[in-house]
Amino acid sequence: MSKVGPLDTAVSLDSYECTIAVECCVFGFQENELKILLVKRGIEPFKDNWVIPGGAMGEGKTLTQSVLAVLENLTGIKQLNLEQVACYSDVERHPVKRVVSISFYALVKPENYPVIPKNYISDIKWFSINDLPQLGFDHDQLLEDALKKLRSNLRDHFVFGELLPDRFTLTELQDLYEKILDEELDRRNFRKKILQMDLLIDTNEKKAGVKGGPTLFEMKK
Amino acid sequence: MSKVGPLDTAVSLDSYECTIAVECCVFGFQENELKILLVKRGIEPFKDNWVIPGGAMGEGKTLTQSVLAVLENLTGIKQLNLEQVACYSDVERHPVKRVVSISFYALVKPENYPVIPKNYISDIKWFSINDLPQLGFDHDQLLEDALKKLRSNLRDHFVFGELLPDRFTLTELQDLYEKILDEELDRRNFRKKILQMDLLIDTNEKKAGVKGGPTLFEMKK
DNA sequence: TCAAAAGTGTTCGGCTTACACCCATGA
DNA sequence: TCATGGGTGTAAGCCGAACACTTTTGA
Repeated sequence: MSKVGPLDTAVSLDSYECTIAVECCVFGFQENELKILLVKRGIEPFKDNWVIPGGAMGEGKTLTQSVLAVLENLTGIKQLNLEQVACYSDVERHPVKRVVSISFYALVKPENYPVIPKNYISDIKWFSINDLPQLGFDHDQLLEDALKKLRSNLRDHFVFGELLPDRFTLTELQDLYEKILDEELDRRNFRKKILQMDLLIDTNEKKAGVKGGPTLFEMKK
Repeated sequence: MSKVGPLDTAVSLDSYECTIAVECCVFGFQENELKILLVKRGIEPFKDNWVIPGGAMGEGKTLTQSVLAVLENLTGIKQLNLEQVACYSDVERHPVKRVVSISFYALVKPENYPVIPKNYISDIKWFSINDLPQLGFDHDQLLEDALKKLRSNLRDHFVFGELLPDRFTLTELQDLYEKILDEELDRRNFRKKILQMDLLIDTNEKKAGVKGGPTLFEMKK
């Protein structure tokens, strides 16, 4: 099928070139819901479909830098934690041309909201993870894989303060975990586990406006 | 730096194109050692350096199909388990042109040996994981990441019969685990754990020529 | 018959799970 | 003052780690 045998190209790499795209599932936590930032396409193909934000890899940029550029454009966020999820290379995944996508996910704090739709994007919106539209391209799959990776990372490492304000209560953190993992956690066991990880600092202040007067914590360092 | 803003290209994808390569760390288990298959480059750049086998993504092929084509060429193996490891996109990682690599690893049974070096490869050889040459390009990094992923998968899923002959003893399996993880395991605990996973079948036959008369097992299904 | 490897069970400690009451605060 | 949510400890079960002797076989 390919014109040049793989072993030739293993070394000379003079085969055909191909567009590389990056896509990034941006997760946020608002109104006690896990949300994801989606954009609506203003042009064909998949005009008026919601998709995961992304763009082509820039000529002088690494994949990570390309994702950061996309997100800075969309949300003004300049620095965030990116995690590579997977590559997608089906020949027919883009109806017009061959595109290989590398997907990432990012976690953002709710303080940083996305701004106005620009360029070929007609709308941009946070969607609850429980109430998603059908996505264009193979983005349903990308989202599913990103969510799976997020959950797996959550179980391994624990503590995902990136999704919360700088100071938060343990109940807020637990709510976040429950929404991401989609299961209920025991309050006492959760607090024990989180605190014995020794990654949070007790600020000795209480959150006002909430019954019970919960303590505010922040991430170490 | 890039000519087109990421948001434009998010949709139109009319930016510059780039070569995509696949690289595959092929792990084998021989002479009670974890080994990896390396090839020596016959041309510049990195002429006479050992590298991880790979090649360009084929025009009509997915990444996985491209890896399989590379490996079939090298070893005659047609079917095997591939695992995506990561993408590498540093702008300078290939001295001549921009190349983005997607790395994989594969596990092969020792029955299937690689054949003759072809095309621009001047040599091909199994190396013990404990006695590796310095690799060309950024392949030291690729190998390190692949090994890390292999170990992590081993701890999660357990049972990696792909690296052994169809029928094997529990001691052989344990040796494999110890070599991959680079740590010693308790024989009784290992056997308990493996057997209670209920993935192996007792063939009721014993391996000849070994003291103690160990039982041969095979993978279920 | 002897040396080498296979095969087997039990105990202990730590981690996870389940579970209920009192306290602080806002309304 | 009352309703809501915050904060806390203990017991039981499960899993992983440590550990030694007997059986089988090849030499």
